[in-house]
Amino acid sequence: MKLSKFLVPTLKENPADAEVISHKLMVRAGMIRKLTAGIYSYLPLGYRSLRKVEQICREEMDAAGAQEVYLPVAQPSELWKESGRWEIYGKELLRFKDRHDRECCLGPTHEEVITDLVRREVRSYRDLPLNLYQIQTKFRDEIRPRFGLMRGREFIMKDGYSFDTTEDMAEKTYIEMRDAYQKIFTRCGLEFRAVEADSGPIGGSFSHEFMVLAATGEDTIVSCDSCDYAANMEKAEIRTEEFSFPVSEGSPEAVSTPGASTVEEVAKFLGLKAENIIKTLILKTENGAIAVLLRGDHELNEVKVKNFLKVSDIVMANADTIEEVTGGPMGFSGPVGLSNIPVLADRAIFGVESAVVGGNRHETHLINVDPRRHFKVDQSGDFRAATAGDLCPRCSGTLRLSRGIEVGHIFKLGDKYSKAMNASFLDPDGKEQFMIMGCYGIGVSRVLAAAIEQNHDDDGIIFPPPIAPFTVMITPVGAKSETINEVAGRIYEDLWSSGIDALLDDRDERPGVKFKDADLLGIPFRITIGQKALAQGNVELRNRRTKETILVKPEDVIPEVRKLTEKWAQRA
RNA sequence: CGGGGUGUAGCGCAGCCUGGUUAGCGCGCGUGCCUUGGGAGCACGAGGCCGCCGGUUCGAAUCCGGCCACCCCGACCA
Repeated sequence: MKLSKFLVPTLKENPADAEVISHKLMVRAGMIRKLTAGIYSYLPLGYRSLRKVEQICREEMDAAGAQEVYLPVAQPSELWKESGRWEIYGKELLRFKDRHDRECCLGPTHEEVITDLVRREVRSYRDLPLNLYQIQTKFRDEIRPRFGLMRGREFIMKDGYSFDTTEDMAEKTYIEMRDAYQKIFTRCGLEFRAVEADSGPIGGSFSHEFMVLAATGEDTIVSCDSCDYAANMEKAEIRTEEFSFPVSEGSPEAVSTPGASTVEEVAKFLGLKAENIIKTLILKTENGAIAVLLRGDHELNEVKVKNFLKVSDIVMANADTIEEVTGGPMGFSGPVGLSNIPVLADRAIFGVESAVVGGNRHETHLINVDPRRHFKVDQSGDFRAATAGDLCPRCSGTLRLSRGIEVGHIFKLGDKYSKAMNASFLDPDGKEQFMIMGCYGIGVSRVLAAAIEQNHDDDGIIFPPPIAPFTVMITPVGAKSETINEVAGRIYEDLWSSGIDALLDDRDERPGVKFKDADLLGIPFRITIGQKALAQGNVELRNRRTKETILVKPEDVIPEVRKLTEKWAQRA
């Protein structure tokens, strides 16, 4: 490809509406342009890169035994009503009516369509297992799209769905997909972690998120500093230490705490730390109110409570409910004497010696409370959000928090959709069974953004070679020289004929302009052809990442580029 | 959906408060000269429904009202 004929509108200045680096650089490098909020056009350069990511997904999915399909974007409401998601999905599902007034939607994901397809075509265990995937535009009407391609409303996704005959087989498929994902993201040159994610009532480690490590990530990852345990915030377990301290002699004593109801206020008023307080949260579930006790400096992890109680809804109780169950006003709830609702305790509260708790009376707290003696706990467990420094659930290490961008998510669905939509088969005994499903997503366009987020410097993008729009940039400088242009043209032809994609900067520009653009575009290797080196019969080969330049003979360019690519693959 | 902000040339912005001649700057773009190893220089030039609609006024980019779009914070959403 020759740059003079290629639509690559680079910009010197950052676009005013971009906040994160990947968004700024993709716009500046002429890869994407915004059409409207959260919706982007891919220009030739951006699309080339995107297609490389797609191709890596394809190759690894195919290698893992999946088959590519292409499913409709416009979908009838009937299917969504069948699965129950027409009501549940909310405004993110873009709905519209066709000319016959039939309700439709744009597919934000394709469980319904694929399940419908498979239930029609597959009747026997002989046709299973089946693993189908597609690479396609998805539409989710995000309330607040942001960060360019990172959270768009329209985005490209690789989504796959597997159908197995048994739980064991489905588990095997899940592991194969997890391995395929490891290969995909490794090939894309990403630094990532597969983290355990909450899998709801199904239980077990049957959901993993693939997170690209980046400070600008929207998600928090919890990981161990000494073993390979990693989980997202919702899922992250905490090992509780054993507490032992002498049983106190004293008994609870009421103190007046005027105007102090939050943990910070109470701590300040009494001259204590937040961790000396046990806070009592009154929550409402579909099965009634409960109390959850947490150490003052800890935060509730709703998902843990939901899973523990096997409920689907949890909200903070309002003042009326609190008054009803505790007899006291909001802000002063405590566990002492609380008897008409279940009391859950996060295990960490048993490490609070001589605790402060709410008094269930206006502006009153109790001090000198021993959590082992002075109130009744129905069940204890892990109900709080992990914090940096907590103990790893798997080893003796400690947990740390970091930021990540979710680029992939795999999930064992079980029979949720096959049951709702009656996707069944006959087993060898002629008995009807529901298929066991799994789903596997990769945000293809987000991978591109995440890769740039992770690979850039002050001058621009530094593409990992496998997803770079081109592998080599050829930059002739000194346009008046016929020899230079001739050598450049020959290297260009040679590279293409040996299967290396090269972009030739044949524009009539000054060297500075060419170098700046080359750095901005982030093509991994640049061959500079100029007077000085050429006089010795050499061209320069520069590594965008290391900025190292070596002199090579024009005929050695191909092996040298291969060597550099090789070297890159080994360190990745 | 609530709060805040912005909308002026392809991009980035000034002008608006305090209404008034031909609406300006940088980058980019076109032509010519010159220059050619890190976004050169000079000269000439093209390019604007000042977001849209309405109002006030002799006169509106500027003041007032409504609408739209975009951005940020939050809530929402899984």
